[in-house]
Amino acid sequence: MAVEQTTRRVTKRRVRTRAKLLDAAFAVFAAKGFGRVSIEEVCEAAGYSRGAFYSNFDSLDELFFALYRQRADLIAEQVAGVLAVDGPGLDVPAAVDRVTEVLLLDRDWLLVKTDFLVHAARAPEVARTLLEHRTRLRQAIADRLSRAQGHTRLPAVLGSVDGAAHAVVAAYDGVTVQLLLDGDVDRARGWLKQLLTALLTDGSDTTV
Amino acid sequence: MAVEQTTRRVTKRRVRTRAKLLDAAFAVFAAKGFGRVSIEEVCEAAGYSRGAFYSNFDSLDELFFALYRQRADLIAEQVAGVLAVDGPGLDVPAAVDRVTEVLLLDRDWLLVKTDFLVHAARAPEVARTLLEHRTRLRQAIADRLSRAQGHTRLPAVLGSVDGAAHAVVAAYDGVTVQLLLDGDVDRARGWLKQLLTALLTDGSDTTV
DNA sequence: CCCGTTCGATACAGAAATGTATCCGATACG
DNA sequence: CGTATCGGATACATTTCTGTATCGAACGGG
Repeated sequence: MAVEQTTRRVTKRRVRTRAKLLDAAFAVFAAKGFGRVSIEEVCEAAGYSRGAFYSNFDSLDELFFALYRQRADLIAEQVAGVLAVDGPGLDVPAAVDRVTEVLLLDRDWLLVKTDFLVHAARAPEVARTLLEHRTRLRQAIADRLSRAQGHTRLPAVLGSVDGAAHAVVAAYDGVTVQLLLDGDVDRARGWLKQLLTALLTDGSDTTV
Repeated sequence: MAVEQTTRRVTKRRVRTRAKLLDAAFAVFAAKGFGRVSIEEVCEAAGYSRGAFYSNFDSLDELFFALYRQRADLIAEQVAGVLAVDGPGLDVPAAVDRVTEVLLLDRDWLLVKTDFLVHAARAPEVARTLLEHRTRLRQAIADRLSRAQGHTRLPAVLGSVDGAAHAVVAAYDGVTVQLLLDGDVDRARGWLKQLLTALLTDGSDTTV
């Protein structure tokens, strides 16, 4: 962390600049990619000097990490919220629709998220954090699916409910890749729905 | 291209250094990530000076592109070969096993490939090339699947054979992400097999 | 074996990015 | 409202990277 100290008078101004730096970083990272962005560029986009940056962060890596946490937590909340709307019974197609909407909302986020993935893939420490995030996401999905057992039968091939949750995440990641390349959000949503439906139903109770 | 000229006497030495530069680049990119590698580093790893580099490439981007083409073509050939071994009938689980083996062979390649993906995602020109590659891959899979029709029934949810091919690629990409994070190749293979089986069979003719 | 061509090494100049040290205006608190 | 602390700007030193120009050695055709 920047400026280690036991007690610190944190000003309103400080949190504001920090937030602005994070926002600017998101935009710049999305546009050029983490690997091609300099500290200077982020500061310029945010309207601050490099002094402000070094006062808030120790390195671009640290900022990137903070940025990821912020946004990922946001998405996670949204997903949890969307999955919680209906009762104990689960209408699979409907839930799939809503989740798909949230997950494939913003291409810029997917770009930054993927940048972070390749970054984490080479930094075990960072990878652990990201894996935990994914585990939490899978948990939420698994919980939802298990509450729906009895209403909708899952295909046996996937094994447990947990296997199904894994499959959902994999489908999401897979569709993300295609979306990153062709930029067609609507098509990506359609495919993701199709995939999830194929994975989460045993073919007898499907309406597509 | 470096050194534009109509006719050019290409020396053995030249192709050798070019190849060595590409190999070194692969290793360095895999280790540190495209965004964090300098021309100097590649040259050092290859045992050449920067003079050699500029004589063969105009930029790191160009080298990266060449590197990707080289390796991607290699993998594509391997996949095609593996899919061609058996006759017109297709034993889905067996084919899935063999393809899985080839696709998830080398984590380093997945790292570089993903780097290339994020690079392409921001360069439409490059993205087009990558999309063509993927289309060819899907074609190969779709061909194979359609030849197997009648032996193995595909789930209706995926729509056409082409839909199924899309699903296969998505599953591959999805599992890749998880593998990049946890580094467990064997587990990734297992999951990919499971996923592909779930996607490519309608649940009645499965043995898992 | 010889000579023109090509290849890659070396040296250099310029640009870009980083990190630090210092200073002044802003801010919170009594 | 005064004052001690905080936050960010500015200036600077340093490193790192890039690109080019030049030169000697390796190569291959004749």
